Amino acid sequence: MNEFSKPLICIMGPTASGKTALAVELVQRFPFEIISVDSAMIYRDMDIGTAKPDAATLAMAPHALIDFLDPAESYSAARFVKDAEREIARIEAAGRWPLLVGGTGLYFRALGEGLARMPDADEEVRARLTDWMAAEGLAALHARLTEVDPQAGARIHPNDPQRILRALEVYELTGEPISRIQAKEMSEPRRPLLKLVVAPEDRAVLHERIALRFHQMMEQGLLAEVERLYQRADLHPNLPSVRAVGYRQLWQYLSGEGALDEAVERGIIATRQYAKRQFTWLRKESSAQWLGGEPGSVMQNALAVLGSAEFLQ
RNA sequence: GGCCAGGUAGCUCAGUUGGUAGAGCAGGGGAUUGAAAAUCCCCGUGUCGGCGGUUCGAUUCCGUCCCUGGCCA
Repeated sequence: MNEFSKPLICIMGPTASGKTALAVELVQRFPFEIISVDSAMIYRDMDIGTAKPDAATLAMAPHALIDFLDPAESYSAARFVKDAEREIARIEAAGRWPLLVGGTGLYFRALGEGLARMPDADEEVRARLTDWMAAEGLAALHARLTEVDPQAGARIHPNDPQRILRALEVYELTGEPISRIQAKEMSEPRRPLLKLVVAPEDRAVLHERIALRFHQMMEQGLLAEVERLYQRADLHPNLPSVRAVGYRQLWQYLSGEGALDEAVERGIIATRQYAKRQFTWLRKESSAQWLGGEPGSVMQNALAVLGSAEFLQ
């Protein structure tokens, strides 16, 4: 088996399922090094609410791709793929094994299957399109999209501003319909992913853990963490960082919307809904191995799978 | 104990001038190609508090009982 067909080990799962605990255990037993696959842990100054591992855990099991971006910045699936590939190369050059751990479905897919070659988000174009939307309404943008790219117009729902904006942005930047760009073959060879899923079998169990963990985060000072972001003049509710689960709801509370306990409740609800969306991604992973969600058996199941993996020989 | 207001979906409530009912939220399912912890789509039968009565027909009208809240004793 050559370097390029060697599978990358991935630990996937919904929020609050125990992915990190498993990863840290695996690091003790194998020469793994963790790469985070998480669109919120990338941010600095967002530790408690993103459930970032604490300092002691990180000392024992360092995580790449966390804590490196300012909350004022936006990230992307494409940047993730580049960053992850860089980290994978670095770890393998050192004779160690990358372990990809996280819950961001799009990032795993982008890494495993690649992305079509398209331009990055462009602030200027995006601002212009947003102004246009504010002036003439979303329907006008969707109509325009259908005109320049009937396929994308049919595929993207008229109520989905994010995708309509992106499709028009790509069209403006390249003069080419996004549907045609996406249809092109992605020529770059991809590394196969060996996917292990950590998830409680019973949704109610996960819901309990989500509520418990959110209250723990509040005890650990989540409100103060959000308040520090809130004080910054350069952050606002439209930023991906501020829209993150928990942060958005507490930000609303700080802006005077409702009581604190209501914000906490909405934060818990948002976390549950996020977990549900994560399940939708995970169920589609046909080749994934499900390890269950019991702390005791997850590790044994993981060892059983890894023990039989050819690359370990 | 008396008076008043309520008891309708998991929750908050609409509604039916008598023909067995529908919103928001919650919840479930799905989509997902440079914002993805984002953005968006689909899914609503429930003894209409219990029991009687009137009626062809009662969740709706009447009686009674139970429960909740408020006021008065």
